[in-house]
Amino acid sequence: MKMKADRHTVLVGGKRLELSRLNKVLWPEAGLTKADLIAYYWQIAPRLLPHLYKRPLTLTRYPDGIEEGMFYQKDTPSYAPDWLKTYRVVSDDSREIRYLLAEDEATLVWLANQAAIELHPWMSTTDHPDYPSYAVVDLDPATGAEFGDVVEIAGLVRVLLQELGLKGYPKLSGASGIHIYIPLWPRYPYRLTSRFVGYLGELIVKAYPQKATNERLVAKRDGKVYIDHLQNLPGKTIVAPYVPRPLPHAPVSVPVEWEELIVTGSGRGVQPHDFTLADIKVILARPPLFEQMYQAPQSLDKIMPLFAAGEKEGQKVH
DNA sequence: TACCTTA
DNA sequence: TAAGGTAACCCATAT
DNA sequence: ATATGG
Ligand SMILES: [Mn+2]
Ligand SMILES: [Mn+2]
Repeated sequence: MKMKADRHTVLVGGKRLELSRLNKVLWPEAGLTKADLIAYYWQIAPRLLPHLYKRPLTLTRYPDGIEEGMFYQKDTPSYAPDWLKTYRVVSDDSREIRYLLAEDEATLVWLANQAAIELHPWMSTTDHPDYPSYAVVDLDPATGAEFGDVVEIAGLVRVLLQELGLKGYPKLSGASGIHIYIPLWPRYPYRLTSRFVGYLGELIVKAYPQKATNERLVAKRDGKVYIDHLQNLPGKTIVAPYVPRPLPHAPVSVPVEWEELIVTGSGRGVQPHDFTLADIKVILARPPLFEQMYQAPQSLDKIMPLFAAGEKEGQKVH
């Protein structure tokens, strides 16, 4: 049976958008369609946009749903509407990429119609492209590790940060791990923020080698939680908060309170897939936990000597 | 998803 | 006309 | 040098 006029024209923020194949199923197991994705992005816009402002994007697109082929996209295609904001980067080999900037509802809706399920913003803004405005502690459970282990390691990260006079903001990755954002003044280059997180990782592995690991070789991670500091290097990105994942039940990466994660006594802490695309109302009803981040950038100046030994300008002298 | 290239 | 291809990175680290 | 992982 063929669905009739599976398309609609909508007006978003003064822009006319042609939406296509609205009934196409993107998450077969959950029965969620492109219409659902568009509705989600439209509604979540006020929560999401602050985290995308001035941040060039990498997209992951799934035009035939999460069980079919995907592709990454950085360069804005020529067929994109001319009102889209872009940021031009010319690499050494003079290749040019026009990165997309998503700074309004209309752009989000257009992206969703393109079946761009995931948005991965830079950790730096176009104001200071080489200086990230946050570092991320990316906690990835290896096979055999449980989410409780991830939470345990996250708790150690929290205490360690407190020890260093810093504050971190946790979110569910939406897959199986946790991302802890550490807002910074945009004055430390990527190399250094990566080194900083690597230092945190070393301390935690030293303190808890049973469950934390730095091993780059998957085989040596066994049932442990991998502290992936390399995720902070230039060109790497992490899925933005409030972005859905291309996994069976459309779980969403959602900021959480430390107290929701680390539950004392008999209660059950928040679980990795507690929020899905279908839970848009629940997600919107939660406080915007990450928004204060940008009002509270932090300094690494005092603790830099602990991990930046011989860093300086970064290059080898000879 | 949309476009381009090739048969 | 239709089928097939393309749409991104790359480097820190280990061996 | 080459492989690996994310
Ligand atoms: Mn991760
Ligand atoms: Mn990772």
